[in-house]
This record gives sequence, C-alpha cells and structure tokens, in this order.
Amino acid sequence: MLLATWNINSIRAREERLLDWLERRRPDVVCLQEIKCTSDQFLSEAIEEAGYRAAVHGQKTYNGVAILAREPIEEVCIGFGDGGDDSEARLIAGTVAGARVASVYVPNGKRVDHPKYAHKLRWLDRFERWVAAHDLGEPLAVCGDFNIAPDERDVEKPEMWAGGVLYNEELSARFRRLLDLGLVDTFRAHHDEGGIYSWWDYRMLAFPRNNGLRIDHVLATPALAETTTGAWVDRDERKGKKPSDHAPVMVEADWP
DNA sequence: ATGGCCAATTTTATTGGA
Repeated sequence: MLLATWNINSIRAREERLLDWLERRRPDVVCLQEIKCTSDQFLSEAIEEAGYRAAVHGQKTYNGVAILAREPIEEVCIGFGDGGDDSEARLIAGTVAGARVASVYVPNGKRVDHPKYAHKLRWLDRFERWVAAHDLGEPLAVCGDFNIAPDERDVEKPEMWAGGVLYNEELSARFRRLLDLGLVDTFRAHHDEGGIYSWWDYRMLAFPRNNGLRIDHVLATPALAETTTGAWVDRDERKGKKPSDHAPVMVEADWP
C-alpha cells in the first residue's frame, strides 16, 4: 500500500496538479490538508473518475482536510468527536483496508507571542488526548501537516527558524510525547539523515536554496510501522508551475 | 535545476498561511 500526506494549499487552485499526480503515482490512500473549501465545493467527481473515494471535512476559505482512497472509506469521523468545538476543520478519520487513517492539520500559530500560538498548544493537547484514546494495538496512521519540525535534522537553517512557531523546544517536546504514546515517525524509521524537507516558503527562493522544514509527518502504530518498506518526500511536486508550498510525504507498506 | 509569495474573499485591499 502506498500512503501519502499532502498539504495541497487549496484543492481548487491545485485540481490539475492533484489529478496528474494521482494518475502518475497511484497512491492507495491520500491525506490532504488545507483544501480551503466547503465539503460541497470539493471536486469529488473528478476524483471519482480518477478512481478514488473521498471523505471530506471542509469549511469556507480556511483549513479543511480530506482522505482519498482507492478502497472504500468506512466509519468516517469528522472532527475530534469529544463534544468540543469542531468549527475549524482540522481532523478527519476513516478506516481503509482495515487500518484507521487520520488526516490532521495542526494550527500554525502565527507567532509565539500571538494568541494563535496558545491555540496551537491547546489544540495539540486535545489531539494528544485523541490519540491516547485509541487502542494503539490496532493499526492507526496519523498523517498530516503537524506544523512541527521535530529536531535539528528537520530544519535547513536552525539559526533562522529556532524559537519560531514551527521549530522550538516546546514543540519538539509535544512531538516527542506523541511518539512516547507509541506512535512511530515512519520517515525517521527509514532515514537518519537531515536535509530532507516537506515545506519551503514561497518567498526568498526558499525551494531552490533548499531552505525547508520537515513539518509533514506520517505517524503509525508499531505493528503498522513495522510493515513499512520505505518513506520519502515527493520533492518533484514542489517544482514547476503553481505548486503547493508543501510536497507530498509518501510511505510504502506491506499492508494489508 | 527547482526560481524571486500565494489563495480566498471581504477583490483593486485584507487576512492568513508557514
């Protein structure tokens, strides 16, 4: 099974690119973030024609997450399901081929001294409780834009990014806590080296300079992670005309 | 090479992203 996560930065702006990519890479499951549209506006017809089902948690203008899969997506859950506020569309989960798959979009935080950063931390607390409520003996893949670069290998210019809303000690600790719950960073299970990133700013020639961060992740429960045979960033999708500022992160697994 | 912000909406500015 080929599993991908991609912050697509507007599905409507990226329709052609997404369809080309689906055709070329043929992923079995795709977690999308920042679709930036309502569920009604999601281009499910074109996606169906490409051979995919879609589960969508959209909202107007901002955020929005979805799961695409070549097999049926069952037991879809929109939001946290904890009775709290789900007006920000940042979490959707469904079961595909016997594995629970979640597409998550963690708040950016804007600036560490901004209320949005406090919101990011509260959101991560809530997300940690959501993960902890799962039986991690059952296969679960948590995929998405975490807006966290876990360690120095995940940042090209640490001196530029340290202490910001994507890379700081507090966030590294939050990420570690997710791993302490039992989830495995599937990319790190296959790569020790730094210098491989999933996001590059549109500005300042960041991509040609490889001034990037690895902030998009596929975390998996141990038994599921054990079946993975490789993980990589589909860097080509950051090239060319009208790219998203994120590239897809891909994981191949001998699953089911 | 991979290229000097981008997308949606409130649209000829503003807001949010990362």
